[in-house]
Amino acid sequence: MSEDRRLMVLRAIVQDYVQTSEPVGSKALVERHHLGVSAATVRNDMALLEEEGLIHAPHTSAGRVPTDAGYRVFVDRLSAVKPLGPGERRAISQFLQGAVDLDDVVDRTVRLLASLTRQVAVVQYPSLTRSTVRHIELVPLGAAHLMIVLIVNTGRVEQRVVDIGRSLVDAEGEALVSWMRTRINEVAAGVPFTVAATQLRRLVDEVDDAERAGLTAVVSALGDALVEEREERVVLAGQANLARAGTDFPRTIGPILEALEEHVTLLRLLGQLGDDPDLVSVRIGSENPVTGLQTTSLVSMGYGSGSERVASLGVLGPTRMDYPTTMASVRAVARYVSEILDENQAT
Amino acid sequence: MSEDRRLMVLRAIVQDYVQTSEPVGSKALVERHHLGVSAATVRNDMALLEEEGLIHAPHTSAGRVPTDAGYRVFVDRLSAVKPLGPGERRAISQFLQGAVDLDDVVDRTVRLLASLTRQVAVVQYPSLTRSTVRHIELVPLGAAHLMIVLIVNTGRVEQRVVDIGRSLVDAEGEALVSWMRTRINEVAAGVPFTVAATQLRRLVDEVDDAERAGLTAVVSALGDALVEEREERVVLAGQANLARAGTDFPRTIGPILEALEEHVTLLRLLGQLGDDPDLVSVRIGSENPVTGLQTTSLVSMGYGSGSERVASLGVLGPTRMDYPTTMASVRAVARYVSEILDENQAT
DNA sequence: CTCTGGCACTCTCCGTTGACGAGTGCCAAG
DNA sequence: CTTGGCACTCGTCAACGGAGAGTGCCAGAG
Repeated sequence: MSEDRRLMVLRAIVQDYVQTSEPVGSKALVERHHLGVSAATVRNDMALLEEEGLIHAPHTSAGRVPTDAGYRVFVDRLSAVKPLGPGERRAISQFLQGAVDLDDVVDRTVRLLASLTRQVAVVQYPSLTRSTVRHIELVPLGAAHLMIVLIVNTGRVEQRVVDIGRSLVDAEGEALVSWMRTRINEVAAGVPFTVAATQLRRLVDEVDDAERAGLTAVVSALGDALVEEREERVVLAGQANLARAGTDFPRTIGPILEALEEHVTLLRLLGQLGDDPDLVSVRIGSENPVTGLQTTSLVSMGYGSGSERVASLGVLGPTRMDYPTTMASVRAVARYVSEILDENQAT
Repeated sequence: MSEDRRLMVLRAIVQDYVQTSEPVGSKALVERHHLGVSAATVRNDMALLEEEGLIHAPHTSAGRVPTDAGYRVFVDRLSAVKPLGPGERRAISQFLQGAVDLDDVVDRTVRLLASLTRQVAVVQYPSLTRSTVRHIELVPLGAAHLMIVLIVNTGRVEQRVVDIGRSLVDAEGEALVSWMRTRINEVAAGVPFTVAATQLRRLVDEVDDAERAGLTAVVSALGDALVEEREERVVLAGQANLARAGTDFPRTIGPILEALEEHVTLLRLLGQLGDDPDLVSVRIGSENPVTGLQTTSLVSMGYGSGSERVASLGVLGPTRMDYPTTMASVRAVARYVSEILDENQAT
């Protein structure tokens, strides 16, 4: 008995089950796929596949359903990422063009992914730590407050207000602000964020006491922006799609929604990609370490300007999902977003 | 038969039903509340309440359930907003303190509301159109691009990148930027947004051709920030709470989740508050014009610095909700957020 | 050794039935 | 206007049984 045919059977089971969402039996299989063997033979293969843990029968007398391991084999060995049609590609690029800023890019991306895959879309904001400082602007507000605007090469902008503790409206104050602006950008602009952070800390040590207080406040605020967990952000869309695929989830979708609200764990999950940054990563059901997401699969991929992977995006859906198509969509969107970041980078 | 008692009966029905989530019968009612009359009398009152359309019996032989109209009477005439305990008040203020910027305030607020009420929380960003310009900063990026950073009195910050079409790195370019920065802030800083927009447009007309091109680009970008629907934003949290209250929703929670993803309609809904901006507004079930939200109630309230109502926040839950407590939470949070905006305003 | 047809067996699914109980509506009396 | 009583209506639940789908296994054929 050839192992090849057994895998064909597995593939057929996955395909049928994804399409019909009902356990697939030996008879239905031979009818729908021309396997060239009889139902009895398929039954023997199925028994073996079950021994290997790739499929599973809900009850004694129901058809078979792929296990997480079965999907894994399907994804790794039995399927190819289905290329998108030209119409879809055009739709993607059109939808993403015309975004006015990074927030808008992220927002459009997540909606696009959700509607494209009809699943829950997850997009991570470009990480600050993996980015380069483009410019730091200081804007005096009121008497003693200073707004720090941090502009990063990915287009992301963060701002903080700090209390400088001395007047900034007099001539001396204005001079201080302008001096700080110049010095800070001298050491930080165009430099990777982590490097900029150390450079800035060194800068504080070098300056005179007169200027040190204000500069310290500014530098520590910039440091805070990184340390906080807020630095990393995710945006979701398409939660309603979970309800649509209701029968796929054993109890309710409650635990899944709860897990999705834990952005911190979600970010950790997105961070753990496969080795090759240019490949779509798939995490299936129980492979997923997060409680509540063990009946779901996460299809994700990194994106970023140039070869640098600054963040990830992906979709989350039931393990019973059309992996080839979903992977294609995720990959296409990730590439387009990277392109757009590249363009913005260039400006 | 006194109308008073009939309303007592209605109140008792609402309270019991909210607590047990099961239709309440005449016998259970006289046991749990000391109404001083017999079950038969209550039954007569119930029959009348049903005629008035305030309660409804799912089947011939089940207890009664309040209708949307019944809840309306309960909210308007039979209940008082339950004041929060000091512990809760402290928890709210502590949770909201320590927010580093407006994004953080909004983010914390929506999470707080969701966990406080165990329902879906909705928070609208302070509207730009109803705000005052605090400062507009221009930051040259690369050769010919200019980043416009718009800082508003509520703490909201928006940025756009525009292509100026001429070099900004030479001396002349730098002079232009600094000239524009000065002029723009002269007319726009400290002024309500709508006024600022017209002032800026007038400014464009006054200047020489040499400077007009750049200024036009900047002003139109600022105008865009307002016109776009993106100007209005909402943030949600606690969708998982919908699943928890599963039995309250006839079919699934799918349609509700879908409606929640339509931010535009949500915003419209939040915009239609009651007359008095200092009162909690309640929209119950079918009073709600949005498809998909007609099995839910929205409890909302405006907030903003000073007496100005710059945006709304609220929670959305099943019509079978503890209105007094929910209204108290929404009101308390709205007030605290307003306070915080006031403080930021002062800086 | 592999494939195939046949057959008994095991489950789930679904509609039926009947007892039970909760709750009502109505009536006549207080 | 209120109250106790009583017949009646339905929904819920468990038990039942037939139908259908699908399996495992076996014996025979390539």
